[in-house]
Amino acid sequence: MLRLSKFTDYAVVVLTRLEEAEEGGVLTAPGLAAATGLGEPTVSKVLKILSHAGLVESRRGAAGGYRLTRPLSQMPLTEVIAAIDGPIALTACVDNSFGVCDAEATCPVRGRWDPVNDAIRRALSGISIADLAGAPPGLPHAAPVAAE
Amino acid sequence: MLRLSKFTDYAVVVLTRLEEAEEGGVLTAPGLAAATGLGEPTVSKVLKILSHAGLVESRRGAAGGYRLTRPLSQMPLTEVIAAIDGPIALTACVDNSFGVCDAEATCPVRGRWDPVNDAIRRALSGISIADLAGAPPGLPHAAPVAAE
DNA sequence: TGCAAACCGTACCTATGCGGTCCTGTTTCA
DNA sequence: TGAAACAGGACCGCATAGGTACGGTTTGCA
Repeated sequence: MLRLSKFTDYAVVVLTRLEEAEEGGVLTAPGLAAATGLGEPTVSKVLKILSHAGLVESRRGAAGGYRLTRPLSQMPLTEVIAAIDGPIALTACVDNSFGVCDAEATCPVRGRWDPVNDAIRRALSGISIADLAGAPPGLPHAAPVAAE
Repeated sequence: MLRLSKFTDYAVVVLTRLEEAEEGGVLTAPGLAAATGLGEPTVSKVLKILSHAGLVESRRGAAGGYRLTRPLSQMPLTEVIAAIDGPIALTACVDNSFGVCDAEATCPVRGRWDPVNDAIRRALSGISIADLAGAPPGLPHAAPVAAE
């Protein structure tokens, strides 16, 4: 079905919330869980991944929390997907894998998915989280990608 | 990881084989299995799906088999993906689904994945199976992935 | 007319991986 | 010193993909 994981969706939700409350302060994982309606452990897990990827900054301690490192408009969707779901590739055959495919010898499409993956990456590279989060209240950016 | 099912990969392999042997004749599922190195039941399953989707024609009986309905150059990848994996959509939230998301009320990205899906569809719409199958017979695509 | 080959449809089983939770540290502030 | 929050694992259950098997129907050929 060509789906990506729910966590990617969660990440977008969480990141959006983080930007909304970006007043120089931080938001806690429990706070974000309450705000988004997601489970606390789940939100925490997402934030950890995003923190590793450098998309959010964490601050430990009693007054700790999370903060965006970049505005969402400068955060490409590909980075979030790569952080959560791993490298963007449609098939396992793509990344240099040998021996995993039993039809290796006779398979006529080995490595042929590359242009497809490239096309996908190009299509996604132009989309930022801000495009997904929609306009900050007041800013209507009418159909940025819908055109064409 | 944004992957699509193995069956889509198999479908491309099988379709490619079908075009190679397209001499007005048909290829049987067992024959295709032997030619591709895949399991007979698996190949059979793929062919059934492709048959339902109208990508291949089946002929029953002793001299039966499968045949392409269109040259691969006129067979967009999106049709194969749609046939095997279902409609191209990254998340369940996209198609008008209500009640499936527990964070529905507070989720700020509901329906926002649409531009992403559109971008993916556009990126894939220009690719045909022939583009994946690559060279017409005679062109040795020796170890296309061996590099790296 | 009977047999064999091949497609058709469905149901079933197994394994992988996602989604979700929990627990034990470590850090920081009041 | 205690409480709050992040860090980083391990762990478990469930859904779904991937693969298999079986009974039935169609068709060509001896």
